[in-house]
Amino acid sequence: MGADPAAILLMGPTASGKSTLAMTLAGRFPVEIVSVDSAQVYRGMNIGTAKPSPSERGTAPHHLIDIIDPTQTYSAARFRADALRLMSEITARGRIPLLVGGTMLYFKALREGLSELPESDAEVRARLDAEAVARGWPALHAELVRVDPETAARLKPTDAQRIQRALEVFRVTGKPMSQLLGRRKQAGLPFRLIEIALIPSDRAALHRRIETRFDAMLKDGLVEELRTLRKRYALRPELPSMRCVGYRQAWQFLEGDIKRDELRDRGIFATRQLAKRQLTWLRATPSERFDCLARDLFPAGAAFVERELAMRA
RNA sequence: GGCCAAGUAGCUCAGUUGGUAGAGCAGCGGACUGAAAAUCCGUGUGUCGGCGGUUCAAUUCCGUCCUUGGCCA
Repeated sequence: MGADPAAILLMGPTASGKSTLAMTLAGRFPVEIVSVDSAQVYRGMNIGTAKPSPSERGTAPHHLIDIIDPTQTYSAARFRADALRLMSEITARGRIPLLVGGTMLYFKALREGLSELPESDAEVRARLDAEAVARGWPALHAELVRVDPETAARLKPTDAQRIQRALEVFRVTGKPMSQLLGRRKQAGLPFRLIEIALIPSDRAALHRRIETRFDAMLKDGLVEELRTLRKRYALRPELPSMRCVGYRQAWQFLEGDIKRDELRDRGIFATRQLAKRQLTWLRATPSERFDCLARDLFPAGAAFVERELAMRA
């Protein structure tokens, strides 16, 4: 044992103080940071995704930030491949990978791997979208019942996104997704993972931080940033990048669908809901798996984490 | 000071021809395999402004007080 190099996973909901804690760790250990964030991958989306500042990026190298245009799409599978490659590169440099973020599906994909499913197919999805407009998603769910009853049984007829994915998998491979899901690639990670979870127990305090932070984003020019992005890229509201918290609401504001105060309210609501979903992921994880679980918001949580890590170093 | 309108869930409001009430949003809980900051599911007891009165029964009718808007002084 102990042959595998260490890698630190730092996960927590939005606005829980992950980045600040990461900086503290960067001051104590020779780390390079790998962002585990499905929104920070987009170039030009800086304010609303709370990307690390230039000075933070100067403290330690950061990876998987600004890697695609907002017109492009990323995925859990690409993240896993990118992260594994970076982790081995960082280790080869004699440093420790510190994976920081709030995209829990990415953490899961990294830890557990993904089944051998086909990647997304834009044409198939476009066709399914057109069919959904014509017939409605319940009709497509009914179709799924015929080709893949097992998957259909666990999906609600209203869950458009997953119905589309299941039908996409079937049309691309000719096989039901439920059959392919069994075949999971179990390539054990060649790393000794040290997992840190920030699970703030004071929800009201988290909400206050979210509110303060969203106001700061508006003040810093979130709307103006989106306006600029819309000039530079051919953006549409259905793009994953434009569904990100803050940008979706800013889009509605620029379209004149909502007023400024509604933008503020809805942005804060969406951020809280995001935090809640992230916490649901973390709570569903057996707490034994965490090497360190901090229930206080930074900086109290940070001191705790530091003590725990020092004991393991 | 007078007149009018409104006071119902955290917010915006609906409703009860008198039998103690329900939507949207928020909040809360959950699910999650190539879009995941996505997508979806579940969850609504609140002195129906206060106090009196009429009534078998009042959030609903009557009186009065309070609060908030508007108009007139």
